[in-house]
Amino acid sequence: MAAFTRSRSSGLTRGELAARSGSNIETIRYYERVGLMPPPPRTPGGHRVYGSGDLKRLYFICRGRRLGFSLNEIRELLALVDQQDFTCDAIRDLTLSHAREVQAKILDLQKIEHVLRDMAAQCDRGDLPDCPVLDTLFADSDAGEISQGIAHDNVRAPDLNL
Amino acid sequence: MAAFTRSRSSGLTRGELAARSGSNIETIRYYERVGLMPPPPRTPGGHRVYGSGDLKRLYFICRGRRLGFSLNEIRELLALVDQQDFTCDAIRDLTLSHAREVQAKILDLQKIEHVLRDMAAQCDRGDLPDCPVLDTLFADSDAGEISQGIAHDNVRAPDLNL
DNA sequence: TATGCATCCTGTACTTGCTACAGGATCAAG
DNA sequence: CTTGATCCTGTAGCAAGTACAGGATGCATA
Repeated sequence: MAAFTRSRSSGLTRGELAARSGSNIETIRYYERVGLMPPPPRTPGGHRVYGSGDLKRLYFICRGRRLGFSLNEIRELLALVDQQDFTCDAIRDLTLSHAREVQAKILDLQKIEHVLRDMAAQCDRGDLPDCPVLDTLFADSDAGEISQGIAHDNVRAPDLNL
Repeated sequence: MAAFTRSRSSGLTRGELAARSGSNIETIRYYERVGLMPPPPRTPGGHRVYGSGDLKRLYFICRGRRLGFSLNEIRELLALVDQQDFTCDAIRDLTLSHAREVQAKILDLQKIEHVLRDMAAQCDRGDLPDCPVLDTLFADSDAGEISQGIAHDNVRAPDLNL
C-alpha cells in the first residue's frame, strides 16, 4: 500500500516505475529485454535504478501502445527520437498511415457487428426450425473476394463475404 | 497447380481440405491438436483422410474466426452442437454478447483514430516548433479513468485518456 | 516395375506482447 | 539482527497460428 514512495534521492525502483506508469512490473523488464527501454544503472546489489527520463520514455511507450502502435512502430519512433534524426513530416506520415490502418479495422469490425446482429435478429423470429446462427455458420461456401490482412493488431483481417 | 483434385472416392487429404476451406494446411493440424477438429481416420501409411463433415466443421471454424470469435468461443459453440444440447436462445445470447464486444472495440478504435488524426493535423500548422506528435506522446500524465479490458481479440483495451 | 516428384508425416521453434512463477538475493525499517 | 517487502534471474505459459527440417507415402508415368 506504500505506492508512490520515493526512497533514494530521485531514484526509482522497477516497482515504483511500474506504479507510476501504470504498467506491469514484468513488462518493464520485458521492454528492456527487447530493447525499448535502456538497461538502467544498478545498485551494488544489482537492483535497477531508474530516473525521470526512463519514466518519460515508458510513458511514451505506454501511450503509443494505447494508440495501437505495435512495439516495432514504437521502436522506430524512439529510434528517430534517440538519433534526433527525424522530420516532423516523417512522423506525421507514420501517424497517418497508422490512422488509416485503424480506420480499416473499424470498417471491418462494423461489418462484423452487422452480420452478428443480423444473425441474432433472425433468432427472434420464432418461425424458423433450427438456430439461424448455427445455420449461417455451417452454410457451405466457396470463397469470394478476400481482402488482405490488416495485421498490425492481430485482429484477423476478415474477408467480409460472411 | 492441381488444386481441387479429388482422388480417392470422396476422401480429402489435409492439403485438399486446406485448399477448399481457404485455411492454411498447418492450421488444420493445429486445430486437431487443440481439439477443434476431431482426429480423422488414416490411410495405412498414416496420411489423414477427411470427409465432407470435416469440411463443414472447418468452414464453421473459419467463419467463426472471421467474425472475431475466439477459438474458445468456437469450441463452446461446437460443443453445444456436438452434444445437440443447445437452445437457440443460448446461442443468440452468445452472439449478441460477442456483438457487444465488437461494438466496444469499434468505439475504442474510433477514439484512437480521432486522437491520431488530431495529432497529425497539428503537424500541418507550420507554426509549431517541435513535432506535435512526439510532444503529445511524451507529455507527462498521471492516469485517469481506466476502462477495463475487452481482451477477446487482443486489441489492447485503451483507457482513453490520451 | 522403377523412378521421380508432390504431398504428407512428426516434432519443434518462431512470432507478438506480454504475464506468471520458482527459488533465491537484497533492501529498508524496527 | 530479524523480518517482510521487494527485487533478481531464468524459464514457461497464453492466443492463434506459421514455418521449417528430415523423413515417409502416394501416385502417375516411362
